[in-house]
Amino acid sequence: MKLITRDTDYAIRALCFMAENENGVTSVSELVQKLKIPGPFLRKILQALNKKGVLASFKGKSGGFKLRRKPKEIFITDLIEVFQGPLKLNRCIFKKKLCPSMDKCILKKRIGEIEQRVVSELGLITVASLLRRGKNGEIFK
Amino acid sequence: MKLITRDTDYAIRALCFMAENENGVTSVSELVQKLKIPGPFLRKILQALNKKGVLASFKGKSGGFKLRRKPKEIFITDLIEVFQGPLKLNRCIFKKKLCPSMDKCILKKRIGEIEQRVVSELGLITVASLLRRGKNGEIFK
DNA sequence: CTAATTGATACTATTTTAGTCTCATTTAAA
DNA sequence: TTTAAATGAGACTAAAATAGTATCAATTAG
Ligand code: FES
Ligand code: FES
Repeated sequence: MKLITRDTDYAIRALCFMAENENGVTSVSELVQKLKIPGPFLRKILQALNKKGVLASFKGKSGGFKLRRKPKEIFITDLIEVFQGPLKLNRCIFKKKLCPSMDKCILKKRIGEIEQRVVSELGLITVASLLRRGKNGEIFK
Repeated sequence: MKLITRDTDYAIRALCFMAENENGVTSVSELVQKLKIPGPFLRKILQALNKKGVLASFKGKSGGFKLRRKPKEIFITDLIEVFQGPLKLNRCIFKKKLCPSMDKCILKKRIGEIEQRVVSELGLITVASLLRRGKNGEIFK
């Protein structure tokens, strides 16, 4: 049961790095050096984030990517949705047979509730909240 | 993000059926007819449940399987564990780099908390709780 | 005896995840 | 103005997880 797949994982790492690299443009090759993530794969990931409006891209020599929003406005649920589709744990177990009826199904209801909790908990986590903190606990950037 | 894979799903259906078929032994071929699940696959699933002590098996003509415990003592978390391994959403995102330290990591801590909730919510669901209920809401069997 | 059953286990197919490769386009800087 | 370092786009491949099949042996009711 994976809550976070590898592409989401790499995206989080890259975004955290870029968040600390404020206002600078970061190239894939720099990220590859620092984070040791396979280059072509990371590139594909950043391109996807660009398309989805999380990153801005700059072509040509000394180009790269930078955050388009503030770290505290980038939620990891956004990233999960980009790479893993809509945040759903839910799905119908019994097709027709056995299950009394869609809206009465206890299992479906319970899994729906669990899903709601997971989503709302995850919804609190931003890139900013994953950065290093000061000694008084304040979040940088 | 699948909380329940197909084998767990089929196991739940089969166990619900068998729970209603109380004290009788149910063969794979009967289940296949009623539930329209691929036979060999279902057989493999029931054999696994037998090994794990959820079902008892009876060989030979008119053999089959029956529940070894009461429906209200069979938790769907048990089934998830049989087919999908230990109930863990958690996993380390940052290896060495970036993440301040194992025990301080906010992401890891939060995902751990979410996991705990999921597990405890799921832990309330039993086979009995998925069966049809009487008009006063009492759980049969 | 024999047909219907499970036990054990190897095998295959499909889908999802994780990646690579290549060619075109852009652009800063020598 | 040439060139090297970037991204854009998309096809391609590899590996792992999921979903199943197939086969042969052992058991047992009738
Ligand atoms: S499991 Fe799908 S409606 Fe109950
Ligand atoms: S992500 Fe693994 S310890 Fe922080």
